[in-house]
Amino acid sequence: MYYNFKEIEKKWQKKWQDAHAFRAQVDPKRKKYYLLEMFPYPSGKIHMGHVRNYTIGDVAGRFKTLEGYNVMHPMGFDAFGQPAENAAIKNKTKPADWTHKCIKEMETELKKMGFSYDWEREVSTCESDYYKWNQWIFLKMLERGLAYKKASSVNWCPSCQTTLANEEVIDGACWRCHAEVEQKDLEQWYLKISEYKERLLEDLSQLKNWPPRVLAMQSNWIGKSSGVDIYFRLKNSDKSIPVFTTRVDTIFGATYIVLAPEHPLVKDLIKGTPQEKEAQEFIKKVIAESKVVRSASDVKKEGVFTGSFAVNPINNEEVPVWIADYVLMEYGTGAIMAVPTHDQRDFLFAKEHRLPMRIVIKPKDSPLKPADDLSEAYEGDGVQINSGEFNGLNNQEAKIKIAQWMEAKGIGRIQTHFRLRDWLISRQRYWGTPIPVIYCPDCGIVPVAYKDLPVKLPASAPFTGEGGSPLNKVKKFVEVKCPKCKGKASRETDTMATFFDSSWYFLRFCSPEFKEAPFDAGEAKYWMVVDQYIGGIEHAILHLLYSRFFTKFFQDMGMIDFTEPFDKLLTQGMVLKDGEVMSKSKGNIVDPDSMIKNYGADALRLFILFAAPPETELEWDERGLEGAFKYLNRVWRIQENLKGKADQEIIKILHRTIKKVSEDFAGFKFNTALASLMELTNAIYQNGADKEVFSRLVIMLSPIAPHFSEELWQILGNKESIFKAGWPKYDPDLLVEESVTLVIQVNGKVRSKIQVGRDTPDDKLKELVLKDEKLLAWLEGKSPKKFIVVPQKLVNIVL
RNA sequence: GGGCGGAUGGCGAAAUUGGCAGACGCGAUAGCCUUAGGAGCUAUUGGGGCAACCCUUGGAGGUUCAAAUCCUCUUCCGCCCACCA
Repeated sequence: MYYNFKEIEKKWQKKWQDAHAFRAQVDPKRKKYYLLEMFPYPSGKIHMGHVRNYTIGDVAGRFKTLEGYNVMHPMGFDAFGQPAENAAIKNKTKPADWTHKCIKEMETELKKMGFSYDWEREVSTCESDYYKWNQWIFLKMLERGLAYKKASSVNWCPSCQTTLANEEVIDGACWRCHAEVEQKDLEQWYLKISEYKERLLEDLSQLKNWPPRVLAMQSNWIGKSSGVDIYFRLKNSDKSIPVFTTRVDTIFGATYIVLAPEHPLVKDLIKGTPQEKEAQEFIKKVIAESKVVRSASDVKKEGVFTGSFAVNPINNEEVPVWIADYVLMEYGTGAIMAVPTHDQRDFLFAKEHRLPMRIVIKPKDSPLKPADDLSEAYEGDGVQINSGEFNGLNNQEAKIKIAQWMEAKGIGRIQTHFRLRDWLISRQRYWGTPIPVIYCPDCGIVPVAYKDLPVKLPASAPFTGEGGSPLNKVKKFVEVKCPKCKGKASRETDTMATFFDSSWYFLRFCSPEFKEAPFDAGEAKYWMVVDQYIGGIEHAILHLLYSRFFTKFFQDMGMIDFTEPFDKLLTQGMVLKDGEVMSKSKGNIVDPDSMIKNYGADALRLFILFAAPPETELEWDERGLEGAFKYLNRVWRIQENLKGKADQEIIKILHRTIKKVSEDFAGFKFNTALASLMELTNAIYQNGADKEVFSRLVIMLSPIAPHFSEELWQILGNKESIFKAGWPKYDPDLLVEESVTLVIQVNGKVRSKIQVGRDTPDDKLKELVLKDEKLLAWLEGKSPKKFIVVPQKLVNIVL
C-alpha cells in the first residue's frame, strides 16, 4: 500500500492557501529572512530546471521558518519579451493574452509543487503598475545623464530584427536565436553603466558569500587593465595619436603603430596618398565583416599601410602607421603600438608584412635569438636591453619607471581602460516597456512628465515579423503633442530591453502595491538586502551585473542605504538527461507534471535534493525518483507501528542526526542531510521508535516533503501546522560516546581495532594497544619506533 | 591564449578539511513472504585471491607516522572570457 499522496498534497495546498500560511509582514521584533529565487519567464510550462531551483529555495525557506525567522519568499514573472510576440504571430493572439494564459498555467504548476510563496506579493513585469516604474527609473536616469541617446555601430540580430547589448552577443551570435549578429549604424538609447565601473569592480570584494567563479566572471567582464596612454605625434602634422599599452616596458621595441579601421584619423591619413583606394577598400571590407569572422582566432591578420609616419616619443624614431583588422575601435584608444618581438599578434602581423623587429627584453639568464630567427614573440619577464637609459633594469621595474618618466615629460599618461561598455537598452520590439520620451521637431527630445506615466503599451500592434518597431505603425500611440510647445510631435517607439525589468524586481517585492515610487523605503529597509538569492549560472554576468548597477543607482538617489542587493548567492547546476542538458531541440525533456502525477510533489522534491548537491549538475534518473517515493512510504509505515518507548540507542542516533541535519541544511547540503535522515529511518525501522523520536524525524523531513509531513504531524495528534513546531534541538550530552572504536595502524595501515573508554590517557592506551593479539602478529617482536595518537580516533605505530 | 572548476565502484555520490576510502541511494545477486508483484522483508555487493592477505580515488613523482585531500609535473573533461593591446 502506498500513502495517498494525491489526496494529501491537494489537501495541504488548499489549507496553506486558506490560512495565508506564507504571507510575510514587517515585524521589527523578529529577524527577517528574504529568500529569493530568480523569477521565471512565463513560457507556459515549468521545466525541471525551475523545479530544482525552486525546490532548493523552498527547503531553505521552510527551514528558516522552522528556525523562527520572519521569512519573505515572493514569486513573480519576468513577463515581457520576444517569445510572446512570436507566439502572437504564430497563434494570431495578442501577446498580452498569451502571456496571461502562460502565467496562469505556471502558477498552477508551481502551486502543485507545494512551494511556500507569498502569492499576495506576486508581480508581473508586463503590468502597467510595474512597468510604470521602469519608466520612472528611466526618467530619473535621464535627468542624471545616466540615460542618453547616441548613434553608433550596434549589434543587430537579423532574425530577431532588433539590437542587442554586448552582453547578449555570445560568440558573435544572438543569445536567444543564435543567428549571426551584424553591425549596424543606429541611434539608440544607452544606460551609462560605465560610470559605475569602478564601484562594480571594487564592491565585488564585499560579496563574500558569492561563488568565486561568478565573481571572477564579473571581474573579467568589467575588465580593468592598467597601463599608459602614449602620444605618437604624426610626422608633418600637429596631430598626435594616443595608443594604449599595458606593456610600456616594451616601448623601445615599437616598430610600427596600428589603427583600427574605424579610427577617426584614418580618413585624413590616407587622403590623397597612392594607397588611398586600396586602404578604403580594405576598411570597407573589414567593417562589413561580422564579429564572428573578424574575431576568429585562426585567420590571417590583414592590414594596409597608410603612407604616414609617426614619432615614437621616447626615442624620436619614425615608425610607419598601419591599419589592421586585429585592432578594435571599442577598446582602449582604438590604436596600438606594435612590438612584434614581445607580442604574438604583432609578431604574426610583422612577419606577414615584413615589418622590422627589435628585441628589448631578454630572459634573465639566457640570451634571446636574434629577432629575425624568432619563431614566436617572447612575452615573458626579463631584463631591458636596447632601451636607452633603462637598460639593465628588470622589466617590471622599468614598466613603472618608464611610465613615470613619460608622465613627467608629458608624452604619456598612466591610464586605466575597461572592457565594460555602456548598456544598449533600445529594442525594436513591441512586447516591452515603452521608452517614455517624445520627439519634437522644435524642442528635440522631451521626457514624458512623471504625472503622465505610465506610457501605456497599446493593446495590440501589427506584427509582420519584418522588423522595425511594431509601435511605429500604431498611429494613436505615435502621434502626440509636444509637452513643451504643444506642437505636433511623435513618441519613441522602441521599447526597453527586458533585462531592465529584472534589474530591480527584488525591490518591488518589498511593496508590490506601492503607488508613490518603485518601492516603499520603509518596507525595503526592513526586508532588504536579499539574504539568499538562488538561480542559474547563466545569469552570472547579465542580470547580476545590471541588478548591482541599479542598486548603486538607487543608493545614489538616496532611496536605499546599501550598495549590494544580494548577500548570499547560490547558483544551482543544470538538470541533465543521459549526460545532456534537457532541451526541446534534443527531445530529452522530462515533464515535471507527469512526475507529480505518478509519484507526488514530495517525492520529486526529495529526489532532486538527494541526487546531487545543489551546485553540481544533476543527472535525471526516474528510478532514483522511485527510490525517493519508496523512502517516503517507508517512513509512512513506521507511523503505523510506533511503540511506547524508544531505546536509548535510538535516542542517541536521533540527537546525532539533529546535529548533522541542522548543519547540512544551513549549508545547503541537502543530499547528505537526507542520507543521515535515511540512516535514522533505517535504525528506527530495526529497533522501533516512540512518538517523540518519530515526531522529530518528521519535522526534519518537513522542509523537503511538506505535504507528507503535515499529514503525519496531524495523524500524530497535532492541531497546528508542523511549520509552527520549531526546529528540533539536540542535547550535546547525548552525543558523547562512553567507548570509542580505536583504529590501530602499523606504518599507516589499518591492522586492528579495539574498543576503549573515550578518555583513556595515552600511556594507558599504549598498554592496551600493545596487548592486542592481532597487532602483536604484525609487530613480530620488533619494538615500535614511534607511537602516534589521534585522540578518540586512532593510533599509528611506526616500526 | 587567459581565468575558474572537475576526474573517487556498474551508476548518482560521501569522506568531520591530513587520520578506517566508498556513508546514503540506484542497480545487481541470493533467499523469505505473497494468488501475483514493477510491493515488502533479510543478506551480499570496489577489484583480485580458497585463504592469510594484496591492490584501489585519471597518470607519474614528492612531502608526511599517515594523502582522495598538500606540493611538482602530466593527461583528459566542463564552464566563462577572448585579436582587450
